[in-house]
Amino acid sequence: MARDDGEHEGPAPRGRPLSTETERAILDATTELLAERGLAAMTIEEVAARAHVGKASVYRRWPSKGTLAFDAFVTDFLDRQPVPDTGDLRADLLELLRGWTRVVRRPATGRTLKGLIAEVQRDPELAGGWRERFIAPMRASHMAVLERAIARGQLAPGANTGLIMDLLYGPAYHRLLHGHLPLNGAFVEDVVAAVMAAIEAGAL
Amino acid sequence: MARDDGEHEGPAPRGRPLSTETERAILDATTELLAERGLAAMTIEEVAARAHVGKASVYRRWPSKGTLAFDAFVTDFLDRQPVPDTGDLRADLLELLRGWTRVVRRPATGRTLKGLIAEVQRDPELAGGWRERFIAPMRASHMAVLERAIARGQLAPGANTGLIMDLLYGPAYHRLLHGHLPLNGAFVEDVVAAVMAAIEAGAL
Amino acid sequence: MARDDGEHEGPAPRGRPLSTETERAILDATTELLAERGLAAMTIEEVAARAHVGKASVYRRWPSKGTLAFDAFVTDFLDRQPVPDTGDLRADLLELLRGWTRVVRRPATGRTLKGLIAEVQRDPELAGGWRERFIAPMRASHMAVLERAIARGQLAPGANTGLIMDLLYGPAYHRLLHGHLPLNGAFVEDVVAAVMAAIEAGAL
Amino acid sequence: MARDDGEHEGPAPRGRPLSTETERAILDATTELLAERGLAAMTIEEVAARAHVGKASVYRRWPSKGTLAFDAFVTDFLDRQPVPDTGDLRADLLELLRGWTRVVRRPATGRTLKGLIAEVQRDPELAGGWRERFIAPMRASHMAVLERAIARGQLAPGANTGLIMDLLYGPAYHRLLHGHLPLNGAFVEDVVAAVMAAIEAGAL
DNA sequence: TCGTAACCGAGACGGTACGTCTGGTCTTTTT
DNA sequence: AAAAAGACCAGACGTACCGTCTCGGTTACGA
Repeated sequence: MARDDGEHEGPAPRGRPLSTETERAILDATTELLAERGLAAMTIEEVAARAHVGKASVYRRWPSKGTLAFDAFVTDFLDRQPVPDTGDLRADLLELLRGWTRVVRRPATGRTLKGLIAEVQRDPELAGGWRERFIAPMRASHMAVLERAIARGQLAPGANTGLIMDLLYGPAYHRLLHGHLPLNGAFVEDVVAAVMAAIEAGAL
Repeated sequence: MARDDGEHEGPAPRGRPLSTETERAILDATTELLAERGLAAMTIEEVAARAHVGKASVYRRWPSKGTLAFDAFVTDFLDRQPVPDTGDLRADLLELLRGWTRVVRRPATGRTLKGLIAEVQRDPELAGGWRERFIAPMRASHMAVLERAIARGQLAPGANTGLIMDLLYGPAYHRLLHGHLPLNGAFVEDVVAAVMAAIEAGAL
Repeated sequence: MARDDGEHEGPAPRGRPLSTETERAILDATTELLAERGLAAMTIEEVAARAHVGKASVYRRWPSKGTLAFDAFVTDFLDRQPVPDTGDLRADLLELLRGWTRVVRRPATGRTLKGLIAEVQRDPELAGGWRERFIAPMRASHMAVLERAIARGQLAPGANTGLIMDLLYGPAYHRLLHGHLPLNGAFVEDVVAAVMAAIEAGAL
Repeated sequence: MARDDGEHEGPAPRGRPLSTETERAILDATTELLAERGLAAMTIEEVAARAHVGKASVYRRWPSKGTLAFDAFVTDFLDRQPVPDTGDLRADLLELLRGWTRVVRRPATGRTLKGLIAEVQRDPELAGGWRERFIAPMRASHMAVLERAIARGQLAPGANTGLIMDLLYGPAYHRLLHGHLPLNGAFVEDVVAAVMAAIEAGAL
């Protein structure tokens, strides 16, 4: 989202390189503040002060509050997502959605995820990175699950995989953002049951 | 979100009453600015200037940008939602979701809805009003559709109606907010087909 | 300063007459607030609230904070000024200046007088009334003292009476406003001694 | 009034130092607006806009409108005051008072001086600075004149110098603030004549 | 080994919008 | 028609952050 991490050389990196210590301090301060107050109430001034760092050192690395919060949040979040491969589609889907709700039910994590989704709506610059570095990896990981199911013959080769994933995660994000109903175990099981029923009926 | 509109008298309304003209001017200016720039880029100063109104007259009625935008948006949006009663559940669900996507695909409306959902995540004060005055009326209207289906025998009396609605609208909000896939007619038909399949399989 | 108090009829007093009770309540509240916080920190809103009176009832009578404070202050102040007639110029001048300093040393009075002088500098509308209803009566009363001295032969008929009064009161207001030196009894005696010396030397 | 200008080092000036250009721009804009509208009608917003400067840059240096106006006014005003040394007390006093009236009769200067005196009455914070940085330097300069007169034997060593200065300037400020009589050449000569008469009679 | 480019923390810069306050006026109902 | 109450428009207040720039100083390359 922030740096390009181009791996093919570059022309020649003159001058003092960016300090990894400074970067760590900024990300740690961001994580703390995200947990303490949430993204909306966090300011870059406060991040810099907390990290004992100049504001310019933050802006040198991240162009906006959203990209910074994104970097502080996303690796950790993605690492916590399960990558199930039980040999059974229903079990895999259950594990996927259970893993997601487990992580998201932690107050700081759920709040930050909601805050980031909010920020993405407000900042078009952020939206591209969000799709590429959050939505896309999530979906890629999910697609692998579905492709294994196709390979096993549990899912038709022409199945509408995009929609299956939206039927699985859409209701979950819906409840996360609007809070009208709980994100509990029963919810997970019912969603998976419905999706599996639709798949088995050939509707997906 | 702002006023309680209690209709049983009150003790005696002393002093000059709030002017409905002023209120209209503020809401109209808000609607215009919401369409022109979106919620995030709209400022209360600009609303007041556009409405030829003092800032205090805005703050007297609405405590925050979110509540103001909410009031300017929500009545109109809810009025545009279909209230289908075709006698057939599948047809009703199709009309519900088609009506929603039709309204939400209008750029100004979609943008404002996304902005409001974002704002709700940032302002806990707003969240209660949002659930009560937006989410709840929407769901009540949807529930009526499902209850008619139960009365007709097209849906089991113990059906998980909350989940049915989340399976219908969850994927739609998901695509609206993340933009990873389109909100077109095929999407609507496929979602309804999947939900109907799950219902008919007894999974909901 | 505020009302014209025209004593020759007026055209015909239609409608409800201004309530003297209301006027008293406003003036009393003004006097209190003047003593509590000073003129600068007093607001018309606060006066109206304290007097249990609408703001319009204040503005109906007085066009500005200055005129209101003036009316609350000036009668009382002028009433407290001595009108000496001892038969001796020196003794009369001593009593004049002593009377003035005695009143002005009371903290609330001194503060209000300073505040009114300040207000007069800021509000040109007030300046005329100030000269006519405060400065002029004061000077008229002083002139009577000097004229009696002329009649007695203690002062030359062509004496520069305006300057004599400025030499008497100028230093006093100077110390009141700038606070660089005290307004005590020695000051009064020394000023009068100097002025009398100048008079006796024929310089005034 | 604003900065302490301590000249002995300080511990180490971290961060970007205050820009003298910005300070000049603010003071110049203040001087202009003081002349155009007077202190009471001047706003800090307008000063900032006129100086092409953020409001924070004004507030960083001066806590109030009064201190800002003071700094913009006082150096210039003091520089315009005469420092007479003719060898004759009467001539020195004449030059002092003539210089003061000459400067104060310029409309912008007189209005600003009146406005500042008014402001000093309204803002106790300002009063200390006013005495230290305006009243005290003026009086110090005047005292030098009187001390030279003492050294020359034109004034008794125990003369009440404070009172002499109040007799000279008190009437002048009195007429400036109340406008009841003019500040012309005759006034200056008459005041000096009276003060000299009192001195020569041994009354001061 | 030295020059220099880019970094560092600190904090001022020009801006914008905030939410509050007061001024003076206007609009209610009540007396 | 004047009363009390309080909303009206207007706009300055002082604060908080924004994202950029400047300061004195440091670090690590490459000439």
